[in-house]
Amino acid sequence: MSKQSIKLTVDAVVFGYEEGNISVLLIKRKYEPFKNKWAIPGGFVLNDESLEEAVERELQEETGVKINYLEQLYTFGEPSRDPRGRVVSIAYFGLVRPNTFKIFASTDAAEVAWFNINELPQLSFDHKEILEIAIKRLQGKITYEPLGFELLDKKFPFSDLEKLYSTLLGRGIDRRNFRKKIIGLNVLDELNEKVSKGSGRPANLFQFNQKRYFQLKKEGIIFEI
Amino acid sequence: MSKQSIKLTVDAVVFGYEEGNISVLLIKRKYEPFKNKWAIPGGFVLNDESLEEAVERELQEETGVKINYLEQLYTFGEPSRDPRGRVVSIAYFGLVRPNTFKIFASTDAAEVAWFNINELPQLSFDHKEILEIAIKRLQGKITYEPLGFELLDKKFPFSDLEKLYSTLLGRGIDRRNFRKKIIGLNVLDELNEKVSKGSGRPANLFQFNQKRYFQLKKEGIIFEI
DNA sequence: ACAAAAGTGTTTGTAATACACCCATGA
DNA sequence: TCATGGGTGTATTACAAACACTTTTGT
Repeated sequence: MSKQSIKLTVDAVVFGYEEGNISVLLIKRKYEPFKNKWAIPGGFVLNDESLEEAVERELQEETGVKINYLEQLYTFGEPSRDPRGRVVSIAYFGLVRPNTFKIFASTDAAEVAWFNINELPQLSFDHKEILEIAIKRLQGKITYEPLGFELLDKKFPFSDLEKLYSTLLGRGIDRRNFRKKIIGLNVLDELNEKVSKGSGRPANLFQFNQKRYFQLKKEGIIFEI
Repeated sequence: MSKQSIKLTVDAVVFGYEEGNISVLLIKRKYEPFKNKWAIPGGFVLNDESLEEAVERELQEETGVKINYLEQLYTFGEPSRDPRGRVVSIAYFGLVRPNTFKIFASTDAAEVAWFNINELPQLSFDHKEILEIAIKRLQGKITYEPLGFELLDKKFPFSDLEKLYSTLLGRGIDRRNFRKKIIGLNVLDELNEKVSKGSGRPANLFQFNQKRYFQLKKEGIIFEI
């Protein structure tokens, strides 16, 4: 039996949401293979760090992003997925508020950018497949968990949440029913602040009630929109 | 930067169901570490095989089981999870009909056995945690997919399905409502055969309509019992 | 005839859906 | 005053839940 020589990487599909757009964080690779092609950020796991630590480190190094929600997505291990040899990659799935920090490219990345998930460039390795699975997971999650906390600003008008959902689901939703349901979940605290978006009636601001929010998540609420 | 030296294994949590009991396939380890302790079957991934091939090979080698349903569960990568050094394990989740083959121990396994999931022995490594996650997944899956096909005989009386669900969910279910719902899904074909279990009225046999079954799974039906 | 499991409908409550107008502000 | 987005209630429908007796067989 030949000695095992498999390399391990982690990759992170990071979604952000801003003004009606869902975007994904990608880097342009500085080195071969796939030099100057876009890819999901990630890299080799060090011997003494956990997988999560590896993802967070790579993200920070390559893009400047500090993630606040991270979960494991899937492990990709087809022998031919990397031209350098056998590389198994554990893919993660993350959510961030893009406007809370500046992205910058460094180490292995020549460039970093947010891409709208409907306007993706060609991707390296099997990253297209990874991204597709991540998008499905995102859409799946949002139908049985009240996501949003991780993607929206601390305080937000209700219409932001509404837009987030209808963007994510790719279809219109009934505003009245949606509001009824969310309010009924008791996860939002209504604030006594208003914000105006140029024209139209100013909107009341809301924020997530964290205690209730994480409790609901733990209970694994089912939540049909 | 030191060279990466991480080993990769796969582990398989295999569930079987027979006569009102859900059991898990375990092996007794023949070698150190954890010699003579029970563990989830699994082993090192070879350089040129896919992860799924590795799982199926290890299962076959160690236990004689040929699996007919397999999905990836989670990847465990804590640096300290294996005393031999850094070992990352990709855990799989499988379902079989225990009575369709004979289990036998070989290669790394000194013994193989089915354990009722309520009477588990002490386990090696972090296998207890892996098993707990697998059990949760099994319970989760059954509430949104019509599982059963993978665990029951080809032809079965309706009460078998009923018992499977109530065992898996750990609570009684309303027979009438359950039957209504399942029949309404149209996944079962009723046969013109009866089977008698010693005493009581003989039961009609059913079988899964595979086309409809896999179609429903793909649609990701939600299915509250 | 009785024990044991199979088979079968109806009612009630609850949650999802469909649907349209008024309100508050800035230009 | 008009354009723009914010905010709200009711009626209908569909599905989940609760509930108990009859049927068919073996002993």
